[in-house]
Amino acid sequence: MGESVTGRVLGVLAAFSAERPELTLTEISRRAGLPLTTAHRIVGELAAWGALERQAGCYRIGLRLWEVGALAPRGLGLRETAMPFLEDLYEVTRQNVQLAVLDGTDAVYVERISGRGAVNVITRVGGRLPLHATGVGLVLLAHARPDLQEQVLAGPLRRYTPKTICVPAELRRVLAEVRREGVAITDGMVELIALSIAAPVRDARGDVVAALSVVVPSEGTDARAYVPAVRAAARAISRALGSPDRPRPVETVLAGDDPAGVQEGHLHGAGSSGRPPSGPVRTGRPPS
Amino acid sequence: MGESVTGRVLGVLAAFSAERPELTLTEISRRAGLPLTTAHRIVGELAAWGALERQAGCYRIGLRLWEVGALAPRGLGLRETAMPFLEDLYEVTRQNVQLAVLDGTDAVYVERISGRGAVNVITRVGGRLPLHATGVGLVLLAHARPDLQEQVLAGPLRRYTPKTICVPAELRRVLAEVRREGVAITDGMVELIALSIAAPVRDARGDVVAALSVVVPSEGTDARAYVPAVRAAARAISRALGSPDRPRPVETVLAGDDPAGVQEGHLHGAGSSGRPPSGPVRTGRPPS
DNA sequence: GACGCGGCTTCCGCTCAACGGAAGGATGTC
DNA sequence: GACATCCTTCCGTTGAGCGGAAGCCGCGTC
Repeated sequence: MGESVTGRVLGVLAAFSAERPELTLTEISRRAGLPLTTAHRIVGELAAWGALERQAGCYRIGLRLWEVGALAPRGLGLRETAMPFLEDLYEVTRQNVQLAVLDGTDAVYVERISGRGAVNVITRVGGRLPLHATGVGLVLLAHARPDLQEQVLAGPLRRYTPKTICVPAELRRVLAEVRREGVAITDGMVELIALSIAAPVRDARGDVVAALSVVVPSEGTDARAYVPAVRAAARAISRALGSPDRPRPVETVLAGDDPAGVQEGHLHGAGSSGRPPSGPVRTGRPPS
Repeated sequence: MGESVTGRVLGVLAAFSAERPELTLTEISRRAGLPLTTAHRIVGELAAWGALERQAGCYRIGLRLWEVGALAPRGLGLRETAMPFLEDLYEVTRQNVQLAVLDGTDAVYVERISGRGAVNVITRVGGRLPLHATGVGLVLLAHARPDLQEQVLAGPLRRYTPKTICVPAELRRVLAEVRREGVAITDGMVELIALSIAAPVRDARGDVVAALSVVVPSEGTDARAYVPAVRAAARAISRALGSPDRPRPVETVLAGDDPAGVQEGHLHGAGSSGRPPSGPVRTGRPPS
């Protein structure tokens, strides 16, 4: 992928990150692993088009690229529908309200409302955190395809705090509970001070496409008090997405009974393999 | 630009639009003006990387691209800072609250909060409207570089409603007023039912980098009542961006006396300096 | 004020990645 | 079964992209 021009272009874009949103040409060339001249040419074209912008010798992601990104149905599209309900939920709770979707083995935050009063949390719109460590992550994982669940259970489970779930067996138990309860309550798994109440959002086909959560201070909070509001908001968004009122029956339990290829077909097959039957299920960040 | 691979890649991305956020391969190839095979190859690479996603034979903008777009300082970056204040303003007014930045001769909407009660307006996050026709647009234009102002005054001024300002002389007068008052009140210029109150947002250097507006029903509203709140919110955001408390003295009046290169140095001669005389100051949508 | 340095830009001849026509599925429709 | 549409693979040709070299600019140093 580093070979084709397309790959190089994407490499240039990938050189930018939340920590380094502005880069000089030389930095870009280093980060993308491209000869300076090559980077120069590509960056020039990107800037001419508006995908990058230049200010004081530094390049940054351009508005035009942001506009295109805004067309992502799972990004702003979803956000657009969900916003009024998030707004309501925020108003009732006065706490951080978050909306996240699944990508690879991460939860990607699509929206966050946080008033001045709410706990400060590390998440950021456009940011990602692993599934096992967050409320929204657990909800997404609990309703994800079995093979993805297994992959996460097998993979390393990074510890953020003493409370992070890092034991596969425990995680498995919690996921079952989340499925049963229709809500995930997690305490201090990323940051000790924060507690989150999360619920699933379904699309017209009844599939879980996002998760909604409220993050509150863990100190002196009765989490259960938030459950109805979170659930209601999640249901409201689901309805707005065209979800049937009665969510489909408790779905695919963990492990085993995967109706082989129920959707997308080709599951395993990991690393590239030259793109024969299309790509394997994208897992985590692509090679870049 | 249609020649280089980079250009083709961008062409593929540009094929997507708010009206057509999902496209088949063939549609992409047609819209981008590429042979099917070429489109196939490029789209394949983009999808493998996550810039596009495939669902049921259709391609859509992928989450990964959305993530990268989220790094645009003028997009989500700005939004992130402004959000709490927009929130406040929304709470006080219960009306549409919008934040827009300048791009070419358009205002690009970076954020919009609209509760269920507010007037329905055509704007959309990530969408654009010409400067002369909107409240935020007038604010942005009033504080824009003189050459851009001239360009807009010279260019065709599209009429949306009978109230849209389409006469250069009148526009010039209004701009002066906006500069003087520090706020723009526009009634029914895009849609007859809506009235907007807009104010400028400044960055650390005191430059106007965005505009904030509240859109209310024109029927039975006293616009002036909203002015203080809008102004206060705009000032608050400016302050959060590091703007000096006392905004710089009334700036560059229209026309003429452009202190050639007062900031940035290279005003004319557009982009860098390489890329020969390049295009003149990017105007509206780039060639694509 | 000459020198060195780091970052940026231009030039240009070589080469291999990209191109795209053709042909072959897969699916759906009448 | 014939037709239409859309997608995918193959492969020989060629010019777009490559990247080393060299020059430019602004800056800090001696």
